[in-house]
Order: sequence, then structure tokens, then C-alpha cells
Amino acid sequence: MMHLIEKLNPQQQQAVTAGLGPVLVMAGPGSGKTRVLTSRIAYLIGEMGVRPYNILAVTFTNKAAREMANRVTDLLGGVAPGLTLGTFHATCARLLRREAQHLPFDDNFVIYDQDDQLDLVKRALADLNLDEKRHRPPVVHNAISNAKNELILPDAYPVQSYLDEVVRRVYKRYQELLLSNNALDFDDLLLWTAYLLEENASVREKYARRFEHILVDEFQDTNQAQYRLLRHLSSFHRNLFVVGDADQSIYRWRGADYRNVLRFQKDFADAQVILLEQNYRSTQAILDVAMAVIDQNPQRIRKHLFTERGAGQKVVLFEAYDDRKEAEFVVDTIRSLTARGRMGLSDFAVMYRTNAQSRLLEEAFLQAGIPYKLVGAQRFYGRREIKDVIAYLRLVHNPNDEISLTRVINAPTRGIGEKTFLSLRTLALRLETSPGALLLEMGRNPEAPAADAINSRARAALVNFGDLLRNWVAVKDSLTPLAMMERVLEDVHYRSYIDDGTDEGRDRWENVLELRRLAAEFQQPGLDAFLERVALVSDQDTLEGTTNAATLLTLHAAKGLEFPVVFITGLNDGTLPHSRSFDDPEAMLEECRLFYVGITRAKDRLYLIFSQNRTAYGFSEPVAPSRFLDYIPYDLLDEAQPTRSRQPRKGQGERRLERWDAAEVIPSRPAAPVERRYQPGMRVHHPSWGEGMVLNSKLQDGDEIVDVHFAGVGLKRLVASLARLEIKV
DNA sequence: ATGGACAATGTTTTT
DNA sequence: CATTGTCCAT
Repeated sequence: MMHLIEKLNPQQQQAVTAGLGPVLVMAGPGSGKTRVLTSRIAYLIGEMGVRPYNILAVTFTNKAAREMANRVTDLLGGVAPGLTLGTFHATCARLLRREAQHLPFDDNFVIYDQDDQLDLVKRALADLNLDEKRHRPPVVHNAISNAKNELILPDAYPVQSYLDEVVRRVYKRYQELLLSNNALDFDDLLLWTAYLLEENASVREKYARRFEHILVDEFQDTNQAQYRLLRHLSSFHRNLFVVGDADQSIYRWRGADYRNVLRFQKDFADAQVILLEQNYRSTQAILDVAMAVIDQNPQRIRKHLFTERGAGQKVVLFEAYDDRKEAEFVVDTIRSLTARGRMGLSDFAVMYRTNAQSRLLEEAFLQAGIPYKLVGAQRFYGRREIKDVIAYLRLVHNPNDEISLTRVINAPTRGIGEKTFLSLRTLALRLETSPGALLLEMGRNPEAPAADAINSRARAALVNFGDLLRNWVAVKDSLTPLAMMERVLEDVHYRSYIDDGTDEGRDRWENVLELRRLAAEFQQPGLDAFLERVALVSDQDTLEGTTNAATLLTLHAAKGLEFPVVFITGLNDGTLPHSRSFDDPEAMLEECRLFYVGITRAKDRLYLIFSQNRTAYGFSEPVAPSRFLDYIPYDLLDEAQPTRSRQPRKGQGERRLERWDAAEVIPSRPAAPVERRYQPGMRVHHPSWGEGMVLNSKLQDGDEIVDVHFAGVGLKRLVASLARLEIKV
């Protein structure tokens, strides 16, 4: 144990052996933060005599939780019984099931994923007679989710415009629907936990006393709900140990608020603050580029990253003719680097901003015959057949779950179409029960009261399915998840439904078998554990270790990983930074941090790739290099030549490095204004925000920055050359 | 009730 | 361009 601590650098040691009280560890990339966290847990247990039962450690992903658990086990030379180590969401789900008697739902609640949540928003809109066209479900859902992340309940939802008013009503209805389905969405897991700890002093005290030590990974990614519940949980002992890096905060859009770091310092003014700056991952050449990029981010706590790994190879910059040539360059480079036999395919990662960009890369890899694995994207749990099977099991587990019922009631088709289902729902509403419960009742007793409100043919179909469901529910507690799943699949002839003999059908059945293998891991009867696992596992978590293949993944998915060789593709304005961030300065900073995260994944070699043209809407168009490339001093970069065929270049493209002042070379970027076009008081029109009034404007960096107030939207800061603003007369 | 043809619509990141 | 939804014919 002690020799393990001696291997740590002084800052790491200080963090691991920090005494009681709040601790904030600001950990640069590759600075060994997981090591610090796990060593601290081992230290608390092994040296300080803390019982594992009294320790809580939370992460954001299952993968991180798993890795931490393994490393703690290694450090201690055995498992730590009773240690609570898991994701925020899983930990909250467990707590809520245990304390469900204090809450307005049952302990067998189901957890709705993104798709289910969207379905539910649609239903709420329909219930309120609101038009989906006018109020886009994803937009409304996003507003609801943001409110939940900030712990705002429907009645407290601030209304400043008609749209807010709509959201407030939908939000309210949405929550009612969740409760009547005995379901929670992802946000609810955090919201209800925070609410419970806030409102119920005895529950709060119970857990606050229990958790003598709380450790948090990726603290910069916490949202308000998470921060609040951490505060409640640590209210008794105040031993809150958080590790994070504001420079790697890339989930603002999901409610993450890196200002929690500032809040922490304010709320725990006595906190010890420890900076981890030594990097054990990358060469200095890579770190220098990383720092050049991130230093453009204002108002940050400056960290000086250094390594003892030596200078290493210069970072390579490559300008491709178009996105197809980008992919070609990646494939060629991998081929030549592996040809010497010193590197394996699993050493390579190719990163991009948007999932759509993976397509061309995949094609290039396929054509070159290089194996690759794609992280995320074609979500396993998002596949129709997987969702179907899970919906069946969820329905058995909780017949009130209407979203799942809707999904499977006619898949495979069994003569229950939209109209029949509607009559079932109507009747259920009249009888003040749920459609699922009514269905069960009809299965039990075909002559059920009032059932004759439905015509005989439809009724027969419903009775049939109800009977099936009734039989499943009767055995659900005595069968293992695997047995239950097999029973359902067989009863509904699911295989013949999806496996139509085509290749695609075979694939679908293969996926079901894959799910079956997962179910086989659960030995105990009962569906809770299995369903919770499939609800809270993300596709990122399915990324396996050391197969002999290159990895293709988004920059977001890359966080927390490392690779000897990294390619970052699509370094063009509009892609990275993404065009949807242009008019929001905060979002632009986040794009920059995303780039930084990508850079710092590389251990030995880094390739930065941009192109002159990019395919959008099916047409190839000229694009500007990413403005983030301007942040990097030339002498930190090497310019690569095409590895195989020379590509057509247009005139001056060759010497771009000396003058890639985008505004000159790329015609698509409007010329910089020399004087102000917008004056305070002017009325303007924006394609998405409508009418607004100019409050202020100024010239900056050769562009005009305009502050506009839009009715119902609020104040927006826009870059004149990018925002499609029209001046109204 | 189901499947096909056509049209519109819209492109970020995901626990 | 490619996916998603809508309408229509069976």
C-alpha cells in the first residue's frame, strides 16, 4: 500500500492523502486522475480504516465505474465489500427504488430512454391538442430536460413568452404521464433524488451519515441537480473529494455546468485545491499544441502541462482537397505506419465532430480492407428489434408502461391496429385504469365489464394478447431474465417476424441473440436488475478493448480515452467549430475545448486534417479551415504531403501554411466589414429567432459583433458575417 | 392493416 | 443526400 503512494508524484500524493474536509483536484489531461481517485479509495480503506460501506464514488459512464472498480480491487488485493461505486444515474436509481415509499411512484419503475421520452412528449402534445409542427417535440423535450437539470418543477417554470407557456403545460402533462406509466426519465433519476434529499430530512440524514467520504469523477460535467444532491449527501461529514478539469467541459448542452467548480469553491471555502499538471500520456510536441489551443479560452485557470516523455514528433497538419481525400489520407497513413510492423491497428483512432462524418471514413476503410470499429453511432440499444424485446420485458415487469405497450401491441401484427388500440385507451380512460391493466383484465375475463364497448373482432384480438400478457406476468418473478425472454420470444414467434431470410433479417436476429447473451449474465429471477442495466448502459460502454482494428469515434466519445496515434478530421469552420455554435460565444468556447480534448488523446503522434471542400446537402462546397488552427504557431506543425496520388490543387493551395487567412482564400466567407452596419435601435430579422432589435454593435477582429434582443428569445450576441440578419426598414 | 411511393425536411454532441 | 413522415392503394 505505502509503496503505491510513493510511486505517485508530490501533487498526486497530496491529493491521495489529503485529510478530512472538501478537496478540489484540478487534473489536466493524462495527469493520472483515475489513479488518484482509485488510490485515494484504497488509501481510505487500507490506511485510514474507513469501511467501504461508508464510501461513495460516482462517475458518469459505466465504463469509468468499471475501470475504477477494477483498479481499486487490484490496489487492495481483493474486492471492497459494500463500496458504492457507480454512475450518477445508476446510484440514484438504486436509492430511489429503496426509498420509493416516500415518493409518488412504485419501486418497480421503468427508466425511459431518449426515444421513449420523445414519444411521451408527443403524447403530451397530443393530449393538449398542440400541433407537433408548431412545437417540435425535440425542442420541447430539450426545454423540459434543461428545466429538470436546473431543478425547476413544472409549476415553477418561468413563463416569459407564449412558447414558455406551452412548454410549461407540456412539461406538467409529461410528468403526469411519467407517473401514470410508473416511469422515470434520465433526468428524473437525478431530480427526484435531489428532491427527496431536500424535502425529507430523515432520508437525507440517513445517507449523509452513511457516506463519510464522497468522491466524484469528471466534476466539471455535473449539472445543478447533481451538484445539489452531492451537497446534500455530503452535508454531514463534508468530505467531498472532487476531480475535474474545466478545460475538458464539453457537455454544456446536456446541462453540465462547469461553474459548479466555482460554486464548489464558494460553498466550500475551506477546500484544499490541488493542481495536477504533469502529463504521463503525450509527448511535449502534442502538449504544446494543446496548450496553444486552450490558452485562447479566456477566464480559465491556467495550467502548465509538462511531460518527461520528451519532445516527440511534430504534430502533422494535412490539407486535403475534400472530405473524401481526408479519408484517403487517413487510410494511407495508417497503412504505411503499420507496414513497418511496429504499430498495430488498435493503436489508431480517427476522430470527428459529427457522426455523419464517419460514413466516408468507413467507406475508405472498407475499400482498403482495414478493419475498424465504430463507437456509438448505430446504437445497439436503439435498434428496433432490441427495443421491441426490451419493451416486451418492460411491459411484463410493469404493465402500466404505456410507451412499451404501444411499441409491442402490434409487433408482430396481431390485428390490433391504431383504431383498436385507441378504443382500448379510451375505454381505459373511462374506467380510470391504464390500458395495460385493462388488457390484463380482459385476458383474465373476456366478459370483463364494459368490454363490449369494443367491437367483437377487435375485442377478440385484445383478449388474446391480454391472455398472453397475463400468463407472462404470472411467472415473471419465478423466471430468470433469460427464461422470461425466451418465453416471450417463442410465444409471439418473434424470430419469424424479424428474420425474413434476407441478410438484414439475419442481422436483426443476431442482435436479439446478442441481447440474449447479456440476459444470460443475470442469474436471479426477476427483471429489475436486467432492465436497469439495459436502460442505463450507453453505447459508449460497449467499446471493447484490444481487438485488432482502428477506432472511429466522435470527439465527445473520445473523452477519457487515449491512443498512440490520433487523427482529427474535418477541421473546418462549420464542422469544428460546428455551425450551430457560431452565434453563441459560450458554445464556441466549448467547441474549442472539444478540439483540445481530441488533441490530448494522442500519446505519440497527432494528425490534424482539414479540407478545401466538403460535402453538404449532397453537394461539395468550398469551406474555410477551422479558425482554431489559427491558434497554433506554425513552428509547432509539419505540413504533410499526400501519401499516394497527387491531388488537383488550385493555384496557391500549396503554400497555404504561410497565408491561410481564410477570408482571402476561401470565397464562401464574406469579406470583413470595415464599418458598422448595425446601429442600436435598428429592427432586424433572423431566420430562426424572428424579429429583434439591435441593442449594441461593435467591430472586433475584422468582424461586427451585434447584440440583438429577440422577442421571446432574449438577448443574443451574433457575428454579423455569419448570422443571416436582415435589416428591416 | 400493411406496404409502397412520394414529399418534405433537416442535419451535434448523449448519461 | 438520406432519412423520416405522409398519403394512398391494395
